[in-house]
Amino acid sequence: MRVTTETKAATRQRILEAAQSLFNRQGFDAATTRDIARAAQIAAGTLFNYFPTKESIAMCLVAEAHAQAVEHFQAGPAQDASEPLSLEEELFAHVAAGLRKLKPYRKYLTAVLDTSLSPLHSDQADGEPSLRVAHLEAVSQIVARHKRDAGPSTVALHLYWTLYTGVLVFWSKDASPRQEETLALLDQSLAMFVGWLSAPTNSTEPPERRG
Amino acid sequence: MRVTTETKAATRQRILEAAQSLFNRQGFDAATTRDIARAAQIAAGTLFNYFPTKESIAMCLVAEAHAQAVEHFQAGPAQDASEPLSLEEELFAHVAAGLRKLKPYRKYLTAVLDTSLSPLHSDQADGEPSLRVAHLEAVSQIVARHKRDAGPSTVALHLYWTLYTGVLVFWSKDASPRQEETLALLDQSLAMFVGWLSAPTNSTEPPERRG
DNA sequence: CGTAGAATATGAGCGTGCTCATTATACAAT
DNA sequence: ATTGTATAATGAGCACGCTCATATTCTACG
Repeated sequence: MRVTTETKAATRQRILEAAQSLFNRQGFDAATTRDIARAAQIAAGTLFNYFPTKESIAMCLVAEAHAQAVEHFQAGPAQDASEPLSLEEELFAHVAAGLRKLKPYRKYLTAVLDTSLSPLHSDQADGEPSLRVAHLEAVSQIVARHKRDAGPSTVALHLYWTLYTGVLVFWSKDASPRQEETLALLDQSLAMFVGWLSAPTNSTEPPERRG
Repeated sequence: MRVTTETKAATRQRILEAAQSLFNRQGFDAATTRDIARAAQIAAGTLFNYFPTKESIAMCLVAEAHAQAVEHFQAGPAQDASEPLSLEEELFAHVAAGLRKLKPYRKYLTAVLDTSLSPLHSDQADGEPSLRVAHLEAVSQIVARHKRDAGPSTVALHLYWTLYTGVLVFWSKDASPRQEETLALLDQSLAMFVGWLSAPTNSTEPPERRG
């Protein structure tokens, strides 16, 4: 049964590549599932044996790129550099690294943002951990390292995610030459978040329930 | 030609009422445009002579409710009360009033949030001003009254809108008894926003370009 | 080999939001 | 009344994402 398994993986990869190419060329909506199936050399229905929805294909592409970004970032600099970065600087570096990796998907990111990245979309139990969970975990670690306490509270993470998706939405339509307006917005968003975090009551989740 | 004009207005109203009823009973997705047309006693295609898309029907319902909220709020108290409210308190009162008016639409608000309320969706030139523009205008006035300067900057309004839609998304799924968790989140969001606004550089838009 | 059984591929078909050529209606001019 | 014209209503039909009964292929065992 090894042959078929390898075949399945190859087919899955062909679907992802076909989808990426078509999404980039014509956008998410204009690229039909029949188009993608034809480009991947499978029947229209077969596509849904590999992905439950059209949107899940895009989500998979984005999640893969994001996983790469996290990997690169954690192995990258700023870990024990000569002059340590501030919390705000480190968060900025983290998000900016993610944006660089997501750049090929920028144009059709909104298709995924609208639903899968919503803070209330259940993080599907199957498959790899969701992009949101992975991203928030990385942020939690960064904050905890700077605040020397338990991680940020649930509401803090919710506010962070709201601001982050706001940046992504803006980025997906940013027409400035090198998306510098997005970086400016990110700067302001993080300043807002870190400033609020430093307020006396909101810094961290209590390690254990009081009482 | 008066008769037909009145008929058209009546038909439009029947569509809105039918849609509201069906959206509430079965949700936005489950209520088909054919259902709505049948309930409004028109043919399936006729519905699209009155509204360009299914979503625009929901948007219209929400915008109407919001307009009522603004009207009630501006005629309400807190204008020149004995003890003046702080900026944060006034913004809280404004948003809370909006939530009260939007309560009947809470369950299917996400259908509208996903697209029409996005900060990058072009505010359609035809018809009434968009919900977003109307809301941000009210916020601008409140901020300007407190800051004694020009209104908040573009990026400030963008950040506000991001936080506001974050609250709406949370609210649409809030299962706590009286949606008190939403109010808590709103409280934190506004604290964050007002705190950032008070930072030296971000307070207001410069009245004129420097130089 | 042959064949049973599991895994996978297939494409006709469903219901959807939406379009558009056609039909029906309302009103003005004669 | 009759005709002409603008306007609105109609529903068959389109393309879409997605489903599912059927067909096909692969593997294991006698």
